[in-house]
Amino acid sequence: MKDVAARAGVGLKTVSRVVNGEPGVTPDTVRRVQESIDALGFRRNDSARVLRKGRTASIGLVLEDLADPFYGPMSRAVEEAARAHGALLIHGSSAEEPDREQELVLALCARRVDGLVIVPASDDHRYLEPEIAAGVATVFVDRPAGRIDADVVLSDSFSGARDGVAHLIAHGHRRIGFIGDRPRIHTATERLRGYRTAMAEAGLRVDDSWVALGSTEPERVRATACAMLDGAGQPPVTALFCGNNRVTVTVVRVLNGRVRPVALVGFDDFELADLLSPGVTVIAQDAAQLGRTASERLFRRLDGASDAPSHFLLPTRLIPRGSGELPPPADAL
Amino acid sequence: MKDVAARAGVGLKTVSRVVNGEPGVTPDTVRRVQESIDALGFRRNDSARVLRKGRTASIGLVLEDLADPFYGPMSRAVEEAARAHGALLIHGSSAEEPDREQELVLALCARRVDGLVIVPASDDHRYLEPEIAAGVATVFVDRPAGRIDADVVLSDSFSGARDGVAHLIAHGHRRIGFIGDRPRIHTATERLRGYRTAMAEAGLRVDDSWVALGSTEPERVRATACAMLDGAGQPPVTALFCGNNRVTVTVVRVLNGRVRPVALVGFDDFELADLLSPGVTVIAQDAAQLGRTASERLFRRLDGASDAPSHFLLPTRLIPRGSGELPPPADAL
DNA sequence: CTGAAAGCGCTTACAG
DNA sequence: CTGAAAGCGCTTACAG
Repeated sequence: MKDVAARAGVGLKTVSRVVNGEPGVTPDTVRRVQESIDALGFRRNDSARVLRKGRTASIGLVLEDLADPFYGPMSRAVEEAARAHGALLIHGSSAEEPDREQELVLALCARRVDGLVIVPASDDHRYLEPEIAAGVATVFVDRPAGRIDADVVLSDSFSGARDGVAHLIAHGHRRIGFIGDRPRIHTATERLRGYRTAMAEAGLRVDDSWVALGSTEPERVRATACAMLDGAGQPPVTALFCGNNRVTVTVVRVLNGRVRPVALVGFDDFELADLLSPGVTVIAQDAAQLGRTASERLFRRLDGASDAPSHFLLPTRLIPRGSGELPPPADAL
Repeated sequence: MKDVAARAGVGLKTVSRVVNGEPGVTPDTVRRVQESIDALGFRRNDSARVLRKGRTASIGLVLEDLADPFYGPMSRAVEEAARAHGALLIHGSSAEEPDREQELVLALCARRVDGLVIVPASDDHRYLEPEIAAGVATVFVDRPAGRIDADVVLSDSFSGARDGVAHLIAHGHRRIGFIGDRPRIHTATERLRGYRTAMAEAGLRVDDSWVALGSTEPERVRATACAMLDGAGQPPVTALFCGNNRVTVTVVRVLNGRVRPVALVGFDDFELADLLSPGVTVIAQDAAQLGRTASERLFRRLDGASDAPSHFLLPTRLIPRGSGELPPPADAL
């Protein structure tokens, strides 16, 4: 910038004015400065700008896994909001590890992002208190914040799961298995609670062997599903409820290799669910809406809103496609 | 930092040393400074650091659409590489619009990212020349750079498409349709070239109505596929080759609603392709490897490599699953 | 309409 | 082992 000013024979401030399109510069001066900028290949350094202005016009998005299709529409919604507000998006995965989440979030804070959208892997976010106090707008999405009071946007996991399990019960099932994500994850325990509530409301017993929380790795899900379907020494389950899309996809593969039909309802919709045979009945959540709601909240805070942290609960929707409407086999009743 | 130094009764430089874990500070001093940092809730401002050091330890990733599942594994691979090198990832979508690509890329350059990984939407990247000259390492992936010489990592679209179409021909098809992405997109025209080559090598004629490049929007793909399958006044095609995963998914939906079986091979693998009936035969490319190769190249440049721009061409793999092995109907020969 | 001075929060190069 | 000075490249607040 110094060089540009020297070459154009003007002051630093005038170059700054031209670069930022500020008014109050003679057209002729503008031309001279512009020529000088082009000749020298000048490119404004936003780091220096940030240092003076305070705001970086960037927000951080931390989620579990960039490649999980569930987060695709959510990321896009956050990106669109950022773009609409002239901000850039810094994106990172926690790989579901609390330490990695914290490391990433603090790195983003050191870069002075204006705000954060976090799908938490950790259950203790007290490490964020100084950052929030220092003005970093923070919104948690998909799962709640741990041990701090903050804005949160969730899908209604409990009601969704209860609806899904009630649907299976309405179609005649009495022995229903639940396969979900690790118990540390809030959505996993909420969906399990929905399952238990639906069963209790129907006056049905839940055998311990029908419930499995754990890693969503295909190997583990496959083994779990097979155990429930083969019913070690007792009557097997006639229906399965899956806690998220990763589990559902693996269970669909398992069922595909079996002759006896098993009813299935999965939490989360996924592409092509309608083209499988049977189509997979799901509890759909609106991932894009999750992202939109969170970003809206975030940018409202950046615009100065200082009301108490809010909690949004987005409804889910049951989409019947065939797999959830299969009756139990006649000999299983 | 000034406050921390004052409170601890030391100089600025000593605080800097403690914050960065540099050696040459008495344990006792370290303790005093650390206590001061904690008490004041000090958080280092990386913007200032960047301003002095020159490097930002961040890289930009620009692609078409954050929510497209094809880019998930690629993004993850780039993120892993960034993480391994202590860099953060700034992520943005071009929405396939050249202007938006340029705007985003230049914004990333103004933030002084150390490097860029770009899936280009534009076909003219001369706007990047000053940036590259100024030292921004740049690698293009999935599609080549336009009008500049730069590092490029591609899948072998031509050979992949030729293999796929030859596969259909080997299974008896003579009238094969090609539905691809917009002609502006390099992969679309390369795959079309593969199609034409395979047809020519088999001595087969290509009717103009069998080839359609254009938007991958479901409505347009659906209409195009129906026109080819109904053969306006002439014998219909007995097989379709789809130019990418978005097209394939829509065509699978179209075929699902028809009685007459039609053979299908799609470029790009996708989740659950094997569970459809019939399973969808695809030309798979390794999206994660695309990301890994590009990042490796990028970080090698950041480590000082200054050899001529290189061009990588990654092989594709035909995965037969049923849809590509369907013979033409007996009355169609 | 234009510019000189001070400062954002760090690090570099140097001296003690 | 420790620190004062200068500077990274901008913008702010002010004066002309």
